Amino acid sequence: MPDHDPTRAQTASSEVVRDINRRIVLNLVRKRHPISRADLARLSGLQRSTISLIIEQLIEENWVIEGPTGRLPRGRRPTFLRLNDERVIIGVDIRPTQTTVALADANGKFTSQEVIPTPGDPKTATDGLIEAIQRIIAGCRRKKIEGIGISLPGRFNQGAGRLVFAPNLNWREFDLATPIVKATGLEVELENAANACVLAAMWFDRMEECRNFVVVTVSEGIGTGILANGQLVRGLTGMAGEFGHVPLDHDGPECGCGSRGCWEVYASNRAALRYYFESGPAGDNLSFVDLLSRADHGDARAVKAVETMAHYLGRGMRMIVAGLAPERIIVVGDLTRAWHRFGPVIEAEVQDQVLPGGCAPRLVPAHEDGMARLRGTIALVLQKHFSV
Amino acid sequence: MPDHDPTRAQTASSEVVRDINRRIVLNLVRKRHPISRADLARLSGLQRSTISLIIEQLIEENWVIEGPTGRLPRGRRPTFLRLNDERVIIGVDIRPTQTTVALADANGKFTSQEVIPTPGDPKTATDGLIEAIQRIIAGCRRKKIEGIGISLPGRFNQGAGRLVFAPNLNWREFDLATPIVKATGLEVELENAANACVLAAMWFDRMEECRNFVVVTVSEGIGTGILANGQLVRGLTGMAGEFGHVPLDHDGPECGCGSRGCWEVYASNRAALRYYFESGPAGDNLSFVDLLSRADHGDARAVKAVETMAHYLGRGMRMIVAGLAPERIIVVGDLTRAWHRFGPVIEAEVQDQVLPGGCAPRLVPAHEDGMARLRGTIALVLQKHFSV
DNA sequence: CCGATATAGTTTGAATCGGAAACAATCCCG
DNA sequence: CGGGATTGTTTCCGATTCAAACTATATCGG
Repeated sequence: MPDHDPTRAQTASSEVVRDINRRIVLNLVRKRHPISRADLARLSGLQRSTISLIIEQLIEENWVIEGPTGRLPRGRRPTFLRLNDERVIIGVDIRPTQTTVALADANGKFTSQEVIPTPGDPKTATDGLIEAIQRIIAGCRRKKIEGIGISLPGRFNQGAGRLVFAPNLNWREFDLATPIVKATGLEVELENAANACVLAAMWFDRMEECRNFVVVTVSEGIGTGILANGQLVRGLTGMAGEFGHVPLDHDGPECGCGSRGCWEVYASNRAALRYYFESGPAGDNLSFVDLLSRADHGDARAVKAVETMAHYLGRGMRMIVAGLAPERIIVVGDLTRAWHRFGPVIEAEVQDQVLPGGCAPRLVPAHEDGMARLRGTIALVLQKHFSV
Repeated sequence: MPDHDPTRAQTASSEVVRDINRRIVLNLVRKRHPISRADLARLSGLQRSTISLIIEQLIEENWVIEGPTGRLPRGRRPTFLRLNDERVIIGVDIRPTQTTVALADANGKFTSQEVIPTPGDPKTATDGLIEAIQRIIAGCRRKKIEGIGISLPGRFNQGAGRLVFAPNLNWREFDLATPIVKATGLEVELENAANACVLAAMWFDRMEECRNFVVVTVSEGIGTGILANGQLVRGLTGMAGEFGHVPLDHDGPECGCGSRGCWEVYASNRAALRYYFESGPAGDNLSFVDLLSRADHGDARAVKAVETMAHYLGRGMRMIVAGLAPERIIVVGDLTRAWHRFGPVIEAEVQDQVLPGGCAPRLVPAHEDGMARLRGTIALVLQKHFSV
């Protein structure tokens, strides 16, 4: 007798059909609200009767609510539908120096926000984070909290929630999820910061028609998030996207990861500051944003440092262009504030090496950097219910 | 009125349910044949009644046939089912020097095969290929030919079937698919050679539980095929996987692609021969296989050349390991015949740079190289009907 | 004011499908 | 030759979508 295969293919039944269509309808409401049942039928291709049944179910489950009635040149007035903003999600963005905790509704609209410092010790950080989360929870009585999404500059075991690699955070292996689950009773989803940016772009930037793009986050280090065939590429251990730690020159300067000459050693914010310091005297405690403003005020050495960084950014992106042929590369980080300096240099470097028949990806700076990761954490929680 | 979105999400109905389950059952028959209806029910989790109905439909459609009855210690004898081998597929593997045309049944078993030279001119090559295909067609009367799958070392527009990049074939832009469709009336599917190897591994090497792996093909050049989340990554223009043309050293030797110092300049078969020639005198017309045998016969310079190639292979694979974190890397090419030389060197180079928390992929040499691509072309045609 | 027309949303009946359980067929063994 | 076990089929039910009829409600023209 053959063994009963636990990893058997997912068979389908009537309920699966409803689940698929329910998710499609729910997503349409999310993206096109306010919208009537009739429009949902037209957009989805489902019958009006089917839409009515699905909406009835979604209203019962408190996902959707009826709004005002619309006006038309003729005929019965449509009832507008929208997502119930009593369903909220807590988003957390952990960065090396500060952590943001925020509350958003299912539309991705933030209603409250708090910034706390990020201590160097993960235990202390977790305690402070839990307190901030509980302040947020206290602030939203009556609303239904769907879960907590957390973005951070590191990698961890999918499922377990144990941090395994966070060089720029300087945290050792640590279980971040369990204490928060215990303290709040809510579901917690962790995601790498670059991957969170991918989710944010997919969910809130009307990028659903673009199924192959890469997000490159540039700050202390360089992270990349990959969307291939409309799906986030996490790889076996959740470690996919570490292009920042591919060596461009094996004799180059040492990197925090233990290797030498990694891409991020040449093209991160830190790298630009290093170029600047190496080229002559500079004040203490200069930040990357300071460097950008010095470049804009005519400091030739600052301009040179920034352009060198841009040059290496483009050079590293060749890996991504050649290997993945994405439709777009979205650049996230403080450097987007000086895109007039970076854009042309990166673009030229990438264009230089497009293969015959290939086609250079559109290079897009992501503005409002801060929100990208945070909105990604909201998508992280929502996708369980919404993604088709 | 909102526009009717042509790219609307795929809604589901009862027929979709049947289609999904039909594909699951068809795949189980393919992978576990001979198999009884009762075992299919156990493996799939579907009811026996449902299996009976689906099998009835598959038998009517000539996909499945009943075979002999089995024996059990007790009870009614099961009727074994298997794929109908009257359904056949033509597979074509185009290589720089020779082209293989073969006929296989739905199980991937080849029943006839023919090897013809590959002319340098694409027009002549197509004519010769069509003749060979028609000889194969003539040889299989009564059988139903599902389509033609073609693997070649190059890239092309998905859909259109126009070659756009085939440096090692030295063919310019050329429409390969249309003449064959016109001559035979059969559907033609093109695929890059490395991607064909990915399909072969997925379909015929019991790799379906491994949803993230990369195939690296090493011959005149280096090609890579990427499977992420169980799906082939083709990228926007079908150009994904050209890691072979990422420069390791911008001042390195020129590459056929127009750039300098590409990975394949350092780690292809050609590269090993170059290392050998550069290190001293050598006979004319030495092939890579000759080089391997010289190494095995104690030629120290040959050993050195081979090890240098292996070293650079490993170095380039770091891009893949860091960027995609695959579970396995499957190596295809003549070098697998001397895996005792390559394996350890590549493995050491890759291990050297595994990030904390990461996990090095299993490095697997693919044997019977010739068949890998050819079997991939069969999968290429089958996946339309089989893939879930 | 009233009917024609148009649009939104609901109700109803048919068709498809999988699930559950009963049933029929077949085999081994004592 | 009957009991138990196993395979495969039949029958009925519930879930779902679809198609079309139906209801509700708006505008417009006379």
